[in-house]
Amino acid sequence: MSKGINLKELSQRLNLSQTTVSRALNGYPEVSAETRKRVAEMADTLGYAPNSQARRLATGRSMAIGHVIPRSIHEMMNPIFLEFIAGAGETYSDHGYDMIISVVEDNQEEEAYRQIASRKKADGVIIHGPANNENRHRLLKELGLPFVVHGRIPGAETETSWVDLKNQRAFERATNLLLDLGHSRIALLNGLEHMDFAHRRRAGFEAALTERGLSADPALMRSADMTEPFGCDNALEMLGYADPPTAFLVSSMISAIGVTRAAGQVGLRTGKDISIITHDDALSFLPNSGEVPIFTCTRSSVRYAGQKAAELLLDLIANPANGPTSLHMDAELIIGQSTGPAQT
Amino acid sequence: MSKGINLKELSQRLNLSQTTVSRALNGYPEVSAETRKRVAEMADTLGYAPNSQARRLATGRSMAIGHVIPRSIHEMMNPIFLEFIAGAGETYSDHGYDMIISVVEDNQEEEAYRQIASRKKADGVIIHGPANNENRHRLLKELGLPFVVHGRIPGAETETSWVDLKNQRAFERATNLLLDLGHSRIALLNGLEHMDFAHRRRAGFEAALTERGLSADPALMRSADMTEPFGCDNALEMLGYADPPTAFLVSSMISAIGVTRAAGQVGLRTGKDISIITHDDALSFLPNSGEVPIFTCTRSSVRYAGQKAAELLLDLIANPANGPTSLHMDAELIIGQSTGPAQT
DNA sequence: TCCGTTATCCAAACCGCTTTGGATATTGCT
DNA sequence: AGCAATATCCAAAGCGGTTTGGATAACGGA
Repeated sequence: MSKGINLKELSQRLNLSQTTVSRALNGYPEVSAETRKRVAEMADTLGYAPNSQARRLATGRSMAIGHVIPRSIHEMMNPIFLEFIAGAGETYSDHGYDMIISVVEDNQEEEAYRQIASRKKADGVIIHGPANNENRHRLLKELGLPFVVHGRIPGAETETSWVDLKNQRAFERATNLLLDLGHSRIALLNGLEHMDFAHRRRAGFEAALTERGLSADPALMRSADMTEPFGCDNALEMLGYADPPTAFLVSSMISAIGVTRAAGQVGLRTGKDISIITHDDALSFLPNSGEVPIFTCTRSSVRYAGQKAAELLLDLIANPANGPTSLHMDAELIIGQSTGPAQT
Repeated sequence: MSKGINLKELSQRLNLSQTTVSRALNGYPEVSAETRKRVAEMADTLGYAPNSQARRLATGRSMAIGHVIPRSIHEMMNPIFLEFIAGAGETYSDHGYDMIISVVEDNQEEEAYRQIASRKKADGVIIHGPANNENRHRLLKELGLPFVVHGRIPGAETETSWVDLKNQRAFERATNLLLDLGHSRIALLNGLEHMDFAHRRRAGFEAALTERGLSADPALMRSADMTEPFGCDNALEMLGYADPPTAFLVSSMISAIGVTRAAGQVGLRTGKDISIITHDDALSFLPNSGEVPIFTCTRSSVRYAGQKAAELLLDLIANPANGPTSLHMDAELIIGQSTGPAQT
C-alpha cells in the first residue's frame, strides 16, 4: 500500500518548514547545501513524491499536452497517428509532460478543445490531419491554447507552428523517376484529397506530368482512405483498362501492398511488368528497409515528426513570446524492388 | 482569450456561496430547483467550467486512466495497441475520464507505475501485452493501483481482472479446419511466444494436431514480431522445402499479407495451391470483411476489447469492493477466400 | 565595534474546488 | 400556537502543493 506521505509530513519529520522542503526539492538557491542533502535523503527514504494535482493547481500549469482525435478517425490515419503519438510521447516524458488523448464524437471536436482550455486540462495541443477548410487553428488562437500542427494549414503557414514534409516535392520527384523510367500511364492512388497532405501530393504528381507536356488522366486517379483493399480494388480495375497504367504512385504502404496483391492476381510481376512507388512513413510494423527495400518509396519517419512537433510545442509553451516556428522536412526518394523501366 | 472565470467569481455574480453553486452544478439535492436553474444559466452564459486540477485535488480522484507503453513496444503490437486505445478512449470520454499515455524507456516501466501511484496521476491503469514471466500485477497490487489486464497473466487468472479472447480455442479450431480440408503440413507463423497470447495460440495449434495423431514439425513453426516481411521471408523459405507446407496459420493479418506476397512470388495461388488462415483483430485500416473476406480468419475486434477493458476498470474503481471480473471472448472463425482443400 | 549584506529558513496566503458542520427559514403536525 | 422536521443556503476548513514577504543569524567591510 502506498503510504501517501505528503509535503507537510515530510517537513515535520525534518523539522523544517514546507517552504524550505519544497525549495530544496525544486532546486531553488535559498537553501543550504547541507539542508538540501538532508531533505533529499529523507524524501528518498520516505518515498515522497509530490501530488501532481496539487502541484498543477499551485503552479497553474497542467504539465500535459492534449491530442484530440475524432472517434471515426479516418482509417488510414490510424497507424500513422499511433507512430506519431509514440514519437511525441517520447519527447513528453523526457520533459516531464503527460500526454492526454481524447477520443471524441466527430461533432464534439471543438467542444473538446474548449474543455481543454477552460478546464485547464492541458498546456497545449497538437492538431492532427489538417484539411483544406481548416479552422481549428482559429479556435485555438481564440482560446489562447498553444498548438503545433502536424502538417500544414493552407493559408496559415506563417502564423502557425507546424511540422510537415515536402509532400508536393516528394511526389513530384517520384513521378519524375517513373517518367524517367519510361512510364507515361501513371496511376495515382491518393489519400482523401480534402486532407492537405493528399492535396499537395496530387499537385506534385500533376506538376511533374505537366512539366513533360503530359496531363493527368482522371481515370487513373483515385482518392480515399488508404486501406489495403483500396489499393487492390482500384489497381484491379485500372489494370483491366484497354490502356492500363504501367506504374502506380501510392500514398501509403498499406495501399501499395494492395496494389501488389492486385498485380499478383492478374499475373503481373511488380518491379518488372508494373512499377510502384509508395510513400513510406517508416512505420515500425511495416518495415521497408534493407539494402534493397521491397518498395521504391518516398520515405519520412512520422515518428520523428512526432518528436519534433512535441519539441516545438514545448518550446512554444516555455517561450510564448517566440513567434511561430516550423520544420519543413524533405522525404528521401529510395530505390527499391518495385520499380523498373516501362515495358514496351 | 479565455476569461478564466472561476467558482468564486461565478458565485459572487449570483450572490450565492461557492458551496451552493458547486452543489447546484454537481446535482446535489440541497438546493432549490429555481436556484439550480439560475446557477446553470449563469454558468452557461459566463462559460464557466471547473478547473480540473482543483477539482481533482479536492476530490482526491484524478479522473484519469494511465497506459504505460515501453518505448520499444514490439512492432506487431503497434497497430493493435492503437485500436485498443481507441476503444478504451471512447469509454473513458463517455465517463468523463482522461486517458494519459506514458511512453517510457524500456527499463523505466516499473518506475512509471510507481510515479502514477505516488503522484496520483491516474486512478487506475491497463496492463498491455502480458508475458509469461509477468510481475506487473504484483507491483500494482503493492501500489494499490486498480488495473485490468488486456490478455491474461498465467497463474493469476482468478486474482486479476482481465479481458482476453480464447486464443487457444481459436487456433485449435482454425487448425482443425485446415486438417478437415486435408492439409497435414501446416506452418505456424506466430507472435513472440513469451507473450501469453502467442503461447496459447501455439498450444491450440499443437493440441489440434495431437488430437489427430499428428505432431507439429519444428521446421514449420516460427515466432517473431509480426511484421509483413516476417510472413513473406519465412513463407518463402518454407515453400522452398522438399516437403513444403500446404497451409499457413498466421497470428496477424500483416504477416498473412506477407505470406500471400511470398506465394505470389513462387507462383502459388492463395486459396487454391496454398491455404492461409490468419487471426484478424478487425483493424480499421486492414478491413477483411465483405461477403467473402480475403482471408479466412479467426476474428475478434480489439477495439471492442478496449472498450470492455475500460469499462471493467472504471467499474473496479467505482466499486473497489467488488472482486476481480473478467471477460473471456470467443473469436469467430470466418471462411474467406484464402482457404481451400489441400491439393494432392 | 557597528551596520548593511547575504544566507537560511519560516509563517501564511493562495491556487480553485469540494465538503463538513451549522444557521435560518419553512413546513407539517398535534 | 408550539416544536420537530425539512428545505436552503453559507462560512470555513480542507486537498497538497508553490510562492510572497518577512524574520533571524552569520558575515564582511569601514
